[in-house]
Amino acid sequence: MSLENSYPRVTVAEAGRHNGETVEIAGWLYNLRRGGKICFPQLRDGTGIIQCVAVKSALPEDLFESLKNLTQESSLMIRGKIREESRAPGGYELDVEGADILQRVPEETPYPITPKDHGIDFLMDHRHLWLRSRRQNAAIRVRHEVIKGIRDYFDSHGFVLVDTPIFTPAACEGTSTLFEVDYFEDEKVYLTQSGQLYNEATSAAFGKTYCFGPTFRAEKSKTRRHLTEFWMVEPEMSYANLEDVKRVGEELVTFVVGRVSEHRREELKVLERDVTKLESIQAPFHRMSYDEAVVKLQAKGSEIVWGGDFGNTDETLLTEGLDRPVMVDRYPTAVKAFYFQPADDRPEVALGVDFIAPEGYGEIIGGGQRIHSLELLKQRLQEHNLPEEAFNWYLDLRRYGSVPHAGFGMGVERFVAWMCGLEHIRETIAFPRMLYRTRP
RNA sequence: UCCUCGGUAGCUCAAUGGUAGAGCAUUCGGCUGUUAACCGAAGGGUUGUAGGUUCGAGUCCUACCCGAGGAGCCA
Repeated sequence: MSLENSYPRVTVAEAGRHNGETVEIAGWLYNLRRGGKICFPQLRDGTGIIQCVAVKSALPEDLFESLKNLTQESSLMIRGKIREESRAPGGYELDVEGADILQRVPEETPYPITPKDHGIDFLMDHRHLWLRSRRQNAAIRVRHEVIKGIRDYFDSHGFVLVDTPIFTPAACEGTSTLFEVDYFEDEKVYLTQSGQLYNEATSAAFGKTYCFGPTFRAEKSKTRRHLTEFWMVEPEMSYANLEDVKRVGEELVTFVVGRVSEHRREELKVLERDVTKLESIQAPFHRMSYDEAVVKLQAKGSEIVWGGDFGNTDETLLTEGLDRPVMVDRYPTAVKAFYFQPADDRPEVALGVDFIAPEGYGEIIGGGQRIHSLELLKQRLQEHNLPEEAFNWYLDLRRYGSVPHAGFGMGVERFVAWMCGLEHIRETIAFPRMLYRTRP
């Protein structure tokens, strides 16, 4: 069957701009309501859904019958005139003049996802088809906008994209959460859990860099905020300190939120996201030290003591009643990774910062200033029982023109979940990988 | 890994220890403006698996499998 004909092909999203014109729309049958002599096929093409009208008296007998007997998600191209119509969902309707049915879904094997309710297990098993539904489509489009916004921000602020390896020979921060890859002959290799250490090398080569790719954590986490495989953007800046991280992180977040609320209004509407919640995310974000956070949490009844890390409930308590993220800085050195620069006046706290999103979405950014002293870094490696030999290249960065430098990581899926107001981050990626789910 | 909850028709769910049911989906019939269309009819079941208690188990007990929510850990 030829896909070429004399009708101009338009998408559903463009249909409103072709009011009164005869066009062709190619898509899949979303739903069908029928009467004896009239039927309403709703066509989905990935950009939207448009209702079509087929009237028996105006069409060849076989065409009307084949349209009337269409099954859900059958693929077809429909030709006809676009007309403004208040009764139609979407405001426009297409009067059918002709159609080519490419594949009719057989009734023996009907499309499994009906317009009625389904459970999450069933939907996740059919993720490859679930992506066709309106809400999933909207969430993935928001993800696209978030990624584009992130890249546009860094590209226009002097950062160079330098991607870091997925196969890495050593842990970045610890050894307990790594996936081992049994392939390379000479040494054990793991899937990356951060591009951090390599970013420190590339930022000394290019000034300011970022990497953007998948990361892997072999944690037995089973919550709505965790994926085994997730995407992270990690910028790194030479001649920069903790304050630069806070400033750039704040700019990045407000820029991307602005992009999403400006360009993805339709998708946010489908997701029933309260857009005013996004519009109130403006600089300056709230700022507090770890010390202050602990006092605040204790006042709210948390059992946290100075020196411990925050749990999920602590993070939610910290942003309770806030309309924008809170930046918590200067964590105890002991709970942070070995490479964090200690504060000059208080070596027991590290120059790190976490951005905690409101509405219970938790930590979306974590980062800080890195150690630039060769001696101190060597000492830290010893304290953490890390083999100096393996980090020799990393130590070189402190031997050859060492400067204060800083950076952070931002998790894409948590950010998207926050933008979309989703309960679970599994809907922010096309094919989520989780503890008990690796298919499809 | 631990705690809690769940698994019955293709899907979503009912069913005092006593004859396994409804809605949707599918098929057939009706309807020229439907909005998760509606009306009428039909087909559709090894109640997650294996044991046990009982005259009798979807229901009670034990083990296992699968999933969901949470904890810890993290982005």
